[in-house]
Amino acid sequence: MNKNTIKTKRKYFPSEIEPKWRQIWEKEGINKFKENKGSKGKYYNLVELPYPSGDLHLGHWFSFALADVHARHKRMIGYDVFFPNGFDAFGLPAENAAIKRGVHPKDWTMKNIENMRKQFATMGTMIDWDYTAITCLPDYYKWNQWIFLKMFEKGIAYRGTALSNWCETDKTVLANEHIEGGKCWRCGNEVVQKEVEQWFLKITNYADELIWPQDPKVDWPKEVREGQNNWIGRSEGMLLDFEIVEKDRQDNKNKKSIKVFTTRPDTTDGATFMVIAPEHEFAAEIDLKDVSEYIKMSRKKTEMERKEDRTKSGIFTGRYVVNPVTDKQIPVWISDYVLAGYGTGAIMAVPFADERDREFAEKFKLPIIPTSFKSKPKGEKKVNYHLRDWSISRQRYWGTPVPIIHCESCGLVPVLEKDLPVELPYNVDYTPKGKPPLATDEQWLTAKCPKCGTEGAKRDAETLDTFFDSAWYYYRYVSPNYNNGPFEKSEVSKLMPVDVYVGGAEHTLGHTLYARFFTKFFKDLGLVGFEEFAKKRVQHGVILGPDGNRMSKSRGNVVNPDDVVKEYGTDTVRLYLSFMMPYEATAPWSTGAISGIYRFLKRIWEMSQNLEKMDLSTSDYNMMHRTIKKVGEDIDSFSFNTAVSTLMTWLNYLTEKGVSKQEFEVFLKLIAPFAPHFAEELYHSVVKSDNSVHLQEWPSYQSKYLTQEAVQVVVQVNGKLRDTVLVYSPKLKEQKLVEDLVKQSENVSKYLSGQKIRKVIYIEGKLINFVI
RNA sequence: GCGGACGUGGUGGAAUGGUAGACACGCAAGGUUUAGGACCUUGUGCCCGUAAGGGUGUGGGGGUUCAAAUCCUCUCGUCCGCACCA
Repeated sequence: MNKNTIKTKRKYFPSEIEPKWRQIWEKEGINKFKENKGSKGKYYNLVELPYPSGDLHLGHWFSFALADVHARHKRMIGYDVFFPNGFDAFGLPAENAAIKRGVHPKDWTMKNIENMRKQFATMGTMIDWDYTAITCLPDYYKWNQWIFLKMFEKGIAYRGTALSNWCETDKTVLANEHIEGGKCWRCGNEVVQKEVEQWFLKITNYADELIWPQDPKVDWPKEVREGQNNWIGRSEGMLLDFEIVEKDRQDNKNKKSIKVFTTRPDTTDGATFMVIAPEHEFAAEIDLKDVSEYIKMSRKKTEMERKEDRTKSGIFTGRYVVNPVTDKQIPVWISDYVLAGYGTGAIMAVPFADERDREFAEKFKLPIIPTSFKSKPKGEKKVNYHLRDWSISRQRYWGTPVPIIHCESCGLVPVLEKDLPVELPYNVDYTPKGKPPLATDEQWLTAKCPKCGTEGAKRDAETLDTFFDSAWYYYRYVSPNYNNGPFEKSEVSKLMPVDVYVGGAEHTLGHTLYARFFTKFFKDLGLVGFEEFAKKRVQHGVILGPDGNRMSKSRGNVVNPDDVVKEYGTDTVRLYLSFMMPYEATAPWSTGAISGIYRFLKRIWEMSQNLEKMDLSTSDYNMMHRTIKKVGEDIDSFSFNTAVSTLMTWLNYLTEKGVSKQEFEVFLKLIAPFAPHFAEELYHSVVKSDNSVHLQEWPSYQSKYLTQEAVQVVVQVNGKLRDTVLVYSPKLKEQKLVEDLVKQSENVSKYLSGQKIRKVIYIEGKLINFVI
């Protein structure tokens, strides 16, 4: 080869080929989902829908680009891959941006969606955007309201109260993360714990159904199943009555008792005192200054602070109850380590058997007496759950309006189905005003009662938790324009359940549990015919900033994928994300190793211009077929990093021995899911095909090429490696032959000479171990 | 506190009972006039040795096994979630 030919060679410039191919794919519609293309049926490839924060970040790339690798491989092996995407477009950030910058939440959100759609294009995925859902549009949230009303009708959605973080100034409930040092993040005033009336979903009705069986029919990670089961926290026990000893014993008519829930009724004889939560109704009856001060103090602590506080605090109420087993009077204490929201908010303390009770008894010098573990108190059997009903009320603007009208004479009246959606008004003052933003719009707020026709009834001014929106969006994807229900049943029965659901581990206890709950509710309505919405769940890790911390604007450690793409191209970034770490891992981003991937692509590019005419040897075929098998299996199991390293190993082999067109074509097909533009470009120039590489069949491997002619057998003496001996495969079946063969090795014989061999362990084709 | 996960070279990681460190980054030495992010060769856990080779080694202790990064047990450490962030 002379210098002239070198000069005419084309070099690899991602920026020249990537936009070109995306345009061609778009024009030819190769990523449009149409049924009955493949021979293996449908494959619903789902990724958690993104929040439109404004920019795609590396986390989105990690989710979507790698799920796309998986999807593309599925398509090549013959599935009709359904890969939609949408936006989880309601939520607080839009409202914050609006307050801070004076942009309307809707405008802010829709602009972000537009921008992110453009950024998504540069990722080179096969997402078909004809199937989508944007949760803040009336077309979508109409069905939120419809589902809510079905739940209301069935008693699943109800008004209740729960202890919540409450800001008295803004008249709003706050998330734990919106409390900074006990103060409201917006107004800076003190946050208190308060019983707040709000909408709930009775997810506890489904608690037993949501518990994962030992051996589930679907493939969800064990940590998710265990995590959810622990979260549901079913425990069987008893409700026991402890009679209150009245100060004035004459008043026996109104004898009252305090109920406790216990999982260990057999230890009741060891209960030497009772502890109730500061919010317990009995605590309010105590007219002691110290007690009311203690209650006031604990109202300032969040639930988390209470759980974390290791130095137990508490105060004696001055009152007693009767232990139903021993008949003895035991004192009643108040302490905030007892939570009002769990059980009955009161516990019988058995310091002999329970560590927390013991700490408390020791601190306050309360008696500790042994329990016989044989008590059989009278009481009602009761199953208690750690899982609480799901609070879905938000005193916010940017969400789905609750489709309920409060009528003075009829109470809570559902909006008629024909009047849905209850549209979110555009011009509303959403700055904090001490009432829900929607309540400031008198005209919107006032409505006619659908039941009695009274004018002047009020609409519910709260909006739904955005987790409500995201609990069922993947149903909407299958028929996004359907007008007669949340989704078209026939389409759902064709495409659901989801085949793989890719997302983050942070959704273990929230979103994925809610989605399962909705599916079970839909099943009860007769809308779907399956128990679980996703056959498989894959949870990926987090890419941290280069400094090892979570990426955040305030830390200034955000890596913008657009910049990396500009520098190296989409294909390099996709391959690097595949290669840098296992999909489940959490690790910092580092730019160092990315050049290795870029070099890898350049070497393949160079190789495409040096294809040789050659016959392939058996070991060439071994290498090729083993690579086909391993890469396919690894992509299927989301082990992208080892799939890429397998390709690198084959490339190293081919570089050394020279590459044929046949091998190279296979190589391109194997790398196509990772580097779609790159593979397409070379496929067209080398194979001279007009068809897309992405619509080609994935190469199949032949098992005859997976076994080699000769195998390295590891020889150990007493478990220590002494040599490896090459043995021809036909001989491997005969242990005696292998034994004799390896004994000839000098390295082995020097350890065996003069020794008595007590035992020989032979693992066919792998290892032989002499025990002496 | 409760629940879950994890701990392997200078770095990311591979190996799920059978050759620890694949693959890659980095580093070192050598080669090569080397502009489209250069490339090629060799080496690279640690210790002894010119080498052959030997010893040692997967947070730490103990155990099971012919054989342990992998299984069991104790211990130390790190990370994540805990209900209104999405």
